[in-house]
Amino acid sequence: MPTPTFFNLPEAKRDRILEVSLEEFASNPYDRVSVAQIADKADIAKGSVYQYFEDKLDLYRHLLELASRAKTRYFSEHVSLGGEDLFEDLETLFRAGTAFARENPRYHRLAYRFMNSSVRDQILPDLRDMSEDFLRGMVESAHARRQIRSDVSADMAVYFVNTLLTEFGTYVLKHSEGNWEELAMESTGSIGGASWWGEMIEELIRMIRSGLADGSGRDGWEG
Amino acid sequence: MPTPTFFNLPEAKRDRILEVSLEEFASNPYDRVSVAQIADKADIAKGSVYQYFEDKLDLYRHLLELASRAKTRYFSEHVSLGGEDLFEDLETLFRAGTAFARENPRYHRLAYRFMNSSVRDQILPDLRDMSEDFLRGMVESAHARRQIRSDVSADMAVYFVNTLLTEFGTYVLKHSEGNWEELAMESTGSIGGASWWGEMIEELIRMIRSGLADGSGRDGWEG
DNA sequence: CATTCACATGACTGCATGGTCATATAATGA
DNA sequence: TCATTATATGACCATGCAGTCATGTGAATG
Repeated sequence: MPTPTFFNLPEAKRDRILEVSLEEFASNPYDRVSVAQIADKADIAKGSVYQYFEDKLDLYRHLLELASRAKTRYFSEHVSLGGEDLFEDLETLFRAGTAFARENPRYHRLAYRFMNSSVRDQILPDLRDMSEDFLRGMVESAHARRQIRSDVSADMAVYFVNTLLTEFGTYVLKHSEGNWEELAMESTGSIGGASWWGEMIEELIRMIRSGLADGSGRDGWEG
Repeated sequence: MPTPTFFNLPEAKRDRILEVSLEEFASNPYDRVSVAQIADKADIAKGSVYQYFEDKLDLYRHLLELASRAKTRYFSEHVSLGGEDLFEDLETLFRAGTAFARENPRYHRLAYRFMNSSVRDQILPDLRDMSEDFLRGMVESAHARRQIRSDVSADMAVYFVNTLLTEFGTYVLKHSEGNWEELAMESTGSIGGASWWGEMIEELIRMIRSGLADGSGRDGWEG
């Protein structure tokens, strides 16, 4: 946790430090991020960083905390799951996740890097993946509702959805090199409406739906 | 490239050095691997490493080269694609890829780490993904043969398959913690026969098939 | 034996890093 | 005005790193 001193800072300065740090940790692996460089770019002395945070890891953790909070907030504001149709809910999640990644590319890259970071287990000692647990719940209850084909185990179904979901935000980011920032601004409002990646999500969901749906029922296609 | 001196070494010593290096680079991100530590574990002087390799990157590159060669060899020996049925060919690729990862877990982890490594572009300046290009070819020709649904773009279809393929080897590795080595030995022979992950591949292929197949034809289910 | 060549070695250099701390500066309040 | 408290600072430290090199060793060659 940051020190009280950090929170006493004038907002502008605090934001500057966070901005610079975020940019740095989002663009480089943990080991390649230098505290000295952050201090430099934020126009403060290196010693000051240690007046605000216990150490480098503490700063990193705080950024992750902010990212997590932002995403939670975003989802709680934009997402409400029906809980009846798995594929509808998945689509909602995909759209929200992708929109968040587009509107907060640095947060997204930060979190993405974290997943394979060298300090992952120092920060998240229990290495369970929360989003995976969540998806598992959805999939299993859908399985009980016979919305999922029975010739596929829950494990594989979860792997299937989770993998596609996790990588998709990054895929979108990679395929819109450079012009994130402006595009991010332009696409706010309706989530994943008419943008080019909105169409991609539709296609992806189509594939997931046919791939996962119970073939015996009428669930293979759009209702 | 390693120096001539390295190739003049007694085989045992050479192998020891490679083994230790491989273990190190497969288990840690590039920046966390220490040449001093490698030398230590391999029972040679640090200076010697630099008599065998130009620098740390050179050693790393050589390991990747060996991994690539091993995988190429493995595929050329175990894989022959019909080129007629996309899904059959995909299943063959999945099985071979997974089997390779199981029999050469360190090579697999090395390659996996490399994909997001901080020195990726120093080693592979053109950042094209060869396996993705290959898949793209398969998918596009299958598209031409109408084996793939027309309401999904080639890009998304490739993303769909490539993502699931790329992550699967790692998924299998993660879910067999600890006892790789013995299991690897036990499962050689027929590729992905009766092992627990053979079943998983079947399920995965089932999902991919239904997800990707052209719904208008008779291609949605096993032939 | 003497010379030459291939290889082995670890002390050493230079550098960057994370982190500390004595000191300086500014703000607060009596 | 003076004393106290909060904050800012950069020189400094210990550590670890990649990479170098003068010296040593030992085998082969004449």
